[in-house]
Amino acid sequence: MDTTPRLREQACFALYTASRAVIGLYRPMLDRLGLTYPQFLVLMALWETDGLTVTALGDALQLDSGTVSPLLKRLEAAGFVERRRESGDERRVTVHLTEAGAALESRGCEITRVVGGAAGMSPEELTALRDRLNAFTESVRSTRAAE
Amino acid sequence: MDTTPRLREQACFALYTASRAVIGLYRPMLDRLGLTYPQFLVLMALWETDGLTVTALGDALQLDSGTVSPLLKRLEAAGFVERRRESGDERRVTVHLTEAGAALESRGCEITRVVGGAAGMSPEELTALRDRLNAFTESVRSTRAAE
DNA sequence: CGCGATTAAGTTGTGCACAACTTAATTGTG
DNA sequence: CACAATTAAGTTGTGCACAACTTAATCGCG
Repeated sequence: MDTTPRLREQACFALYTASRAVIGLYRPMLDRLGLTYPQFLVLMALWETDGLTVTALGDALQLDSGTVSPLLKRLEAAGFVERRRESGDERRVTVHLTEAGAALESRGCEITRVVGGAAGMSPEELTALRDRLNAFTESVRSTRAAE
Repeated sequence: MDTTPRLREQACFALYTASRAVIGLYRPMLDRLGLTYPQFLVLMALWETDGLTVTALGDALQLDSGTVSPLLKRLEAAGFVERRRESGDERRVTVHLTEAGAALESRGCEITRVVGGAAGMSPEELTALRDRLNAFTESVRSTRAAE
Protein backbone atom coordinates (compact mmCIF):
# COMPACT_ATOMS: atom_id res chain seq x y z
CA MET A 1 0.00 0.00 0.00
CA ASP A 2 1.25 3.42 -1.00
CA THR A 3 0.98 5.89 1.88
CA THR A 4 3.19 8.57 0.38
CA PRO A 5 1.08 11.67 -0.10
CA ARG A 6 1.23 13.02 -3.62
CA LEU A 7 2.00 16.68 -4.05
CA ARG A 8 -1.08 17.33 -6.18
CA GLU A 9 -3.34 15.69 -3.59
CA GLN A 10 -2.28 17.98 -0.78
CA ALA A 11 -4.61 20.80 0.25
CA CYS A 12 -1.63 22.67 1.73
CA PHE A 13 0.18 22.64 -1.58
CA ALA A 14 -2.98 23.79 -3.36
CA LEU A 15 -3.14 26.67 -0.89
CA TYR A 16 0.50 27.61 -1.40
CA THR A 17 0.07 27.52 -5.18
CA ALA A 18 -3.25 29.40 -5.22
CA SER A 19 -1.81 32.15 -3.03
CA ARG A 20 1.17 32.66 -5.31
CA ALA A 21 -1.00 32.50 -8.44
CA VAL A 22 -3.34 35.25 -7.30
CA ILE A 23 -0.47 37.47 -6.15
CA GLY A 24 1.04 36.91 -9.59
CA LEU A 25 -2.20 38.16 -11.12
CA TYR A 26 -2.08 41.28 -8.96
CA ARG A 27 1.59 41.92 -9.79
CA PRO A 28 1.41 43.60 -13.22
CA MET A 29 -1.55 45.74 -12.14
CA LEU A 30 0.09 46.79 -8.87
CA ASP A 31 3.36 47.40 -10.72
CA ARG A 32 1.64 50.24 -12.53
CA LEU A 33 0.89 51.83 -9.15
CA GLY A 34 4.42 51.18 -7.94
CA LEU A 35 3.24 48.71 -5.29
CA THR A 36 3.86 45.13 -4.24
CA TYR A 37 1.04 42.98 -2.87
CA PRO A 38 2.05 43.34 0.81
CA GLN A 39 2.41 47.10 0.31
CA PHE A 40 -1.07 47.14 -1.24
CA LEU A 41 -2.42 45.33 1.83
CA VAL A 42 -0.94 48.03 4.08
CA LEU A 43 -2.70 50.71 2.03
CA MET A 44 -5.98 48.76 2.14
CA ALA A 45 -5.75 48.66 5.93
CA LEU A 46 -5.07 52.41 6.03
CA TRP A 47 -7.85 53.30 3.58
CA GLU A 48 -10.14 51.61 6.06
CA THR A 49 -8.53 53.12 9.19
CA ASP A 50 -5.80 55.72 8.79
CA GLY A 51 -3.28 56.30 11.55
CA LEU A 52 -2.86 52.71 12.75
CA THR A 53 0.20 51.91 14.83
CA VAL A 54 2.86 49.56 13.49
CA THR A 55 1.62 46.83 15.83
CA ALA A 56 -2.03 47.32 14.80
CA LEU A 57 -0.98 47.06 11.14
CA GLY A 58 0.92 43.88 11.94
CA ASP A 59 -2.20 42.45 13.62
CA ALA A 60 -4.36 43.37 10.63
CA LEU A 61 -1.93 41.77 8.18
CA GLN A 62 -0.82 38.98 10.50
CA LEU A 63 2.80 40.02 10.11
CA ASP A 64 5.40 40.74 12.78
CA SER A 65 7.42 43.92 13.19
CA GLY A 66 10.40 42.36 11.41
CA THR A 67 8.34 42.27 8.22
CA VAL A 68 6.23 45.38 8.71
CA SER A 69 9.01 47.80 9.64
CA PRO A 70 11.02 47.49 6.40
CA LEU A 71 7.74 47.34 4.43
CA LEU A 72 6.72 50.71 5.89
CA LYS A 73 10.19 52.11 5.29
CA ARG A 74 9.82 51.35 1.57
CA LEU A 75 6.25 52.72 1.47
CA GLU A 76 7.46 55.89 3.14
CA ALA A 77 10.39 56.20 0.71
CA ALA A 78 7.87 55.82 -2.15
CA GLY A 79 5.84 58.67 -0.65
CA PHE A 80 2.64 56.75 0.09
CA VAL A 81 2.73 56.84 3.90
CA GLU A 82 4.27 58.85 6.69
CA ARG A 83 5.35 57.60 10.12
CA ARG A 84 4.82 59.70 13.22
CA ARG A 85 6.30 59.03 16.64
CA GLU A 86 3.44 59.42 19.10
CA SER A 87 3.81 62.20 21.65
CA GLY A 88 1.86 60.38 24.38
CA ASP A 89 3.83 57.14 24.22
CA GLU A 90 7.20 57.59 22.54
CA ARG A 91 7.46 53.88 21.79
CA ARG A 92 4.49 53.99 19.45
CA VAL A 93 4.62 55.01 15.79
CA THR A 94 1.44 55.72 13.84
CA VAL A 95 1.25 55.34 10.09
CA HIS A 96 -0.64 57.87 7.99
CA LEU A 97 -1.54 58.03 4.32
CA THR A 98 -0.03 60.85 2.30
CA GLU A 99 -2.02 62.57 -0.46
CA ALA A 100 -0.42 60.19 -2.95
CA GLY A 101 -1.29 57.15 -0.83
CA ALA A 102 -4.91 58.24 -0.37
CA ALA A 103 -5.18 58.99 -4.09
CA LEU A 104 -4.50 55.34 -5.01
CA GLU A 105 -7.70 54.13 -3.35
CA SER A 106 -10.03 54.17 -6.35
CA ARG A 107 -7.50 52.53 -8.66
CA GLY A 108 -6.77 49.98 -5.94
CA CYS A 109 -10.45 49.12 -5.57
CA GLU A 110 -10.71 48.65 -9.31
CA ILE A 111 -7.83 46.15 -9.18
CA THR A 112 -9.52 44.06 -6.49
CA ARG A 113 -12.65 43.99 -8.65
CA VAL A 114 -10.69 42.77 -11.68
CA VAL A 115 -8.95 40.08 -9.63
CA GLY A 116 -12.26 38.97 -8.11
CA GLY A 117 -13.58 38.54 -11.62
CA ALA A 118 -10.66 36.29 -12.54
CA ALA A 119 -11.47 33.78 -9.80
CA GLY A 120 -13.84 31.95 -12.11
CA MET A 121 -16.61 31.78 -9.52
CA SER A 122 -19.58 33.82 -8.37
CA PRO A 123 -19.26 36.36 -5.56
CA GLU A 124 -21.24 33.98 -3.33
CA GLU A 125 -18.85 31.11 -4.04
CA LEU A 126 -15.90 33.41 -3.43
CA THR A 127 -17.36 34.48 -0.09
CA ALA A 128 -17.90 30.85 0.87
CA LEU A 129 -14.30 30.03 -0.07
CA ARG A 130 -13.05 32.98 1.98
CA ASP A 131 -15.03 31.84 5.03
CA ARG A 132 -13.74 28.30 4.60
CA LEU A 133 -10.17 29.58 4.43
CA ASN A 134 -10.61 31.80 7.47
CA ALA A 135 -11.99 28.85 9.45
CA PHE A 136 -9.02 26.78 8.27
CA THR A 137 -6.58 29.50 9.36
CA GLU A 138 -8.26 29.78 12.73
CA SER A 139 -8.05 26.05 13.31
CA VAL A 140 -4.39 25.93 12.27
CA ARG A 141 -3.54 28.86 14.51
CA SER A 142 -5.20 27.31 17.55
CA THR A 143 -3.24 24.10 16.92
CA ARG A 144 0.01 26.07 16.74
CA ALA A 145 -0.80 27.88 19.95
CA ALA A 146 -1.64 24.58 21.69
CA GLU A 147 1.60 22.79 20.81
CA MET B 1 -21.78 54.33 -0.29
CA ASP B 2 -18.57 52.68 0.79
CA THR B 3 -16.90 50.79 -2.05
CA THR B 4 -13.54 50.31 -0.38
CA PRO B 5 -12.95 46.59 0.03
CA ARG B 6 -12.09 45.63 3.59
CA LEU B 7 -9.04 43.52 4.13
CA ARG B 8 -10.91 40.86 6.10
CA GLU B 9 -13.55 40.54 3.38
CA GLN B 10 -11.05 39.70 0.66
CA ALA B 11 -10.71 36.07 -0.43
CA CYS B 12 -7.20 36.82 -1.71
CA PHE B 13 -6.09 38.02 1.70
CA ALA B 14 -7.68 34.95 3.34
CA LEU B 15 -5.67 32.83 0.90
CA TYR B 16 -2.43 34.64 1.64
CA THR B 17 -3.01 34.33 5.40
CA ALA B 18 -4.08 30.67 5.29
CA SER B 19 -1.03 29.73 3.24
CA ARG B 20 1.35 31.38 5.70
CA ALA B 21 -0.50 29.93 8.70
CA VAL B 22 -0.23 26.35 7.50
CA ILE B 23 3.44 26.75 6.55
CA GLY B 24 3.95 28.13 10.04
CA LEU B 25 2.39 24.96 11.44
CA TYR B 26 4.76 22.83 9.36
CA ARG B 27 7.79 24.88 10.40
CA PRO B 28 8.65 23.48 13.85
CA MET B 29 8.05 19.90 12.65
CA LEU B 30 10.14 20.35 9.49
CA ASP B 31 12.83 22.13 11.53
CA ARG B 32 13.46 18.85 13.31
CA LEU B 33 14.18 17.24 9.92
CA GLY B 34 16.35 20.19 8.88
CA LEU B 35 13.93 21.21 6.12
CA THR B 36 11.97 24.26 5.04
CA TYR B 37 8.51 23.87 3.49
CA PRO B 38 9.69 24.39 -0.13
CA GLN B 39 12.52 21.91 0.47
CA PHE B 40 9.96 19.46 1.82
CA LEU B 41 7.90 19.90 -1.36
CA VAL B 42 10.95 19.01 -3.45
CA LEU B 43 11.43 15.81 -1.45
CA MET B 44 7.71 14.96 -1.77
CA ALA B 45 8.01 15.27 -5.55
CA LEU B 46 11.11 13.04 -5.53
CA TRP B 47 9.58 10.42 -3.21
CA GLU B 48 6.91 10.10 -5.84
CA THR B 49 9.28 10.18 -8.85
CA ASP B 50 13.01 10.18 -8.26
CA GLY B 51 15.40 11.56 -10.87
CA LEU B 52 13.27 14.48 -12.11
CA THR B 53 15.04 17.22 -14.02
CA VAL B 54 15.25 20.73 -12.59
CA THR B 55 12.60 21.89 -15.06
CA ALA B 56 10.25 19.01 -14.22
CA LEU B 57 10.62 19.83 -10.54
CA GLY B 58 9.84 23.45 -11.31
CA ASP B 59 6.70 22.37 -13.17
CA ALA B 60 5.62 20.15 -10.28
CA LEU B 61 6.13 22.93 -7.72
CA GLN B 62 5.11 25.77 -10.05
CA LEU B 63 8.43 27.52 -9.45
CA ASP B 64 10.95 28.86 -11.94
CA SER B 65 14.63 27.97 -12.18
CA GLY B 66 15.59 31.10 -10.29
CA THR B 67 13.87 29.69 -7.22
CA VAL B 68 14.53 25.98 -7.75
CA SER B 69 18.27 26.18 -8.47
CA PRO B 70 19.32 27.71 -5.14
CA LEU B 71 16.76 25.52 -3.36
CA LEU B 72 18.43 22.42 -4.78
CA LYS B 73 21.85 23.78 -3.98
CA ARG B 74 20.86 23.99 -0.31
CA LEU B 75 19.22 20.54 -0.36
CA GLU B 76 22.39 19.11 -1.90
CA ALA B 77 24.58 20.86 0.69
CA ALA B 78 22.36 19.34 3.40
CA GLY B 79 22.95 15.90 1.86
CA PHE B 80 19.34 15.08 0.91
CA VAL B 81 19.67 15.17 -2.87
CA GLU B 82 22.32 14.84 -5.55
CA ARG B 83 22.43 16.56 -8.93
CA ARG B 84 23.66 14.75 -12.03
CA ARG B 85 24.44 16.33 -15.35
CA GLU B 86 22.80 14.12 -17.97
CA SER B 87 25.13 12.41 -20.45
CA GLY B 88 22.61 12.44 -23.30
CA ASP B 89 21.76 16.15 -23.07
CA GLU B 90 24.42 18.11 -21.22
CA ARG B 91 21.98 20.96 -20.55
CA ARG B 92 19.80 18.77 -18.37
CA VAL B 93 20.40 18.05 -14.69
CA THR B 94 18.50 15.30 -12.90
CA VAL B 95 17.90 15.38 -9.17
CA HIS B 96 18.17 12.18 -7.12
CA LEU B 97 17.44 11.36 -3.52
CA THR B 98 20.37 10.33 -1.35
CA GLU B 99 19.98 7.65 1.32
CA ALA B 100 19.35 10.42 3.84
CA GLY B 101 16.74 12.07 1.62
CA ALA B 102 14.89 8.80 1.00
CA ALA B 103 15.02 7.99 4.71
CA LEU B 104 12.94 11.06 5.58
CA GLU B 105 9.89 9.77 3.73
CA SER B 106 8.07 8.08 6.60
CA ARG B 107 8.65 10.96 9.01
CA GLY B 108 7.56 13.35 6.27
CA CYS B 109 4.33 11.45 5.70
CA GLU B 110 3.61 11.54 9.40
CA ILE B 111 3.97 15.33 9.37
CA THR B 112 1.45 15.74 6.54
CA ARG B 113 -0.97 13.59 8.55
CA VAL B 114 -0.57 15.75 11.63
CA VAL B 115 -1.07 18.94 9.62
CA GLY B 116 -4.13 17.49 7.90
CA GLY B 117 -5.57 16.81 11.34
CA ALA B 118 -5.08 20.44 12.36
CA ALA B 119 -7.24 21.74 9.52
CA GLY B 120 -10.34 21.38 11.65
CA MET B 121 -12.33 19.65 8.91
CA SER B 122 -12.99 16.16 7.65
CA PRO B 123 -10.83 14.58 4.93
CA GLU B 124 -13.77 14.99 2.53
CA GLU B 125 -14.09 18.69 3.30
CA LEU B 126 -10.33 19.08 2.92
CA THR B 127 -10.47 17.37 -0.48
CA ALA B 128 -13.32 19.64 -1.55
CA LEU B 129 -11.34 22.70 -0.42
CA ARG B 130 -8.30 21.48 -2.33
CA ASP B 131 -10.33 21.00 -5.52
CA ARG B 132 -11.88 24.44 -5.11
CA LEU B 133 -8.43 25.98 -4.70
CA ASN B 134 -7.06 24.16 -7.72
CA ALA B 135 -9.98 25.36 -9.84
CA PHE B 136 -9.34 28.88 -8.55
CA THR B 137 -5.64 28.63 -9.43
CA GLU B 138 -6.47 27.33 -12.89
CA SER B 139 -8.87 30.19 -13.53
CA VAL B 140 -6.38 32.77 -12.30
CA ARG B 141 -3.61 31.29 -14.43
CA SER B 142 -5.71 31.35 -17.59
CA THR B 143 -6.56 35.00 -16.92
CA ARG B 144 -2.88 35.82 -16.52
CA ALA B 145 -2.03 34.02 -19.74
CA ALA B 146 -4.82 35.86 -21.60
CA GLU B 147 -3.79 39.37 -20.58
C1' DC C 1 26.76 21.14 -42.70
C1' DG C 2 26.19 25.99 -40.72
C1' DC C 3 24.18 29.00 -37.81
C1' DG C 4 20.32 31.52 -35.75
C1' DA C 5 16.67 30.21 -32.54
C1' DT C 6 15.47 27.68 -28.71
C1' DT C 7 16.03 25.35 -24.38
C1' DA C 8 18.08 24.13 -19.64
C1' DA C 9 20.10 25.64 -15.71
C1' DG C 10 22.04 29.00 -13.10
C1' DT C 11 23.02 34.09 -11.47
C1' DT C 12 21.78 38.72 -9.85
C1' DG C 13 18.97 41.97 -7.55
C1' DT C 14 14.74 43.27 -4.94
C1' DG C 15 11.29 42.46 -1.60
C1' DC C 16 9.01 39.81 1.45
C1' DA C 17 8.54 36.36 5.87
C1' DC C 18 10.18 35.02 10.06
C1' DA C 19 13.27 33.86 14.01
C1' DA C 20 16.21 35.94 17.12
C1' DC C 21 17.84 39.86 18.87
C1' DT C 22 18.50 44.99 20.23
C1' DT C 23 17.10 49.50 21.90
C1' DA C 24 14.37 52.52 24.19
C1' DA C 25 10.13 53.84 26.58
C1' DT C 26 6.63 52.57 29.80
C1' DT C 27 4.41 49.85 33.43
C1' DG C 28 3.65 47.61 37.68
C1' DT C 29 5.05 46.22 42.21
C1' DG C 30 7.31 46.50 46.44
C1' DC D 1 10.31 56.34 44.14
C1' DA D 2 13.27 52.37 42.29
C1' DC D 3 13.78 48.98 39.17
C1' DA D 4 12.71 44.54 37.08
C1' DA D 5 9.46 43.17 33.66
C1' DT D 6 7.03 44.30 29.74
C1' DT D 7 6.04 46.49 25.42
C1' DA D 8 6.88 48.89 20.74
C1' DA D 9 9.59 49.30 16.96
C1' DG D 10 13.44 48.28 14.52
C1' DT D 11 17.76 45.31 13.03
C1' DT D 12 20.14 41.15 11.45
C1' DG D 13 20.51 36.92 9.06
C1' DT D 14 18.48 33.13 6.27
C1' DG D 15 15.60 31.39 2.75
C1' DC D 16 12.30 31.79 -0.46
C1' DA D 17 9.80 34.02 -4.99
C1' DC D 18 10.27 36.22 -9.10
C1' DA D 19 11.91 39.27 -12.91
C1' DA D 20 15.66 39.87 -15.83
C1' DC D 21 19.64 38.18 -17.40
C1' DT D 22 23.71 34.95 -18.60
C1' DT D 23 25.88 30.78 -20.25
C1' DA D 24 26.13 26.75 -22.58
C1' DA D 25 24.15 22.95 -25.18
C1' DT D 26 20.89 21.38 -28.57
C1' DC D 27 17.66 21.89 -32.35
C1' DG D 28 16.01 22.87 -36.82
C1' DC D 29 15.90 24.92 -41.14
C1' DG D 30 18.02 26.36 -45.40
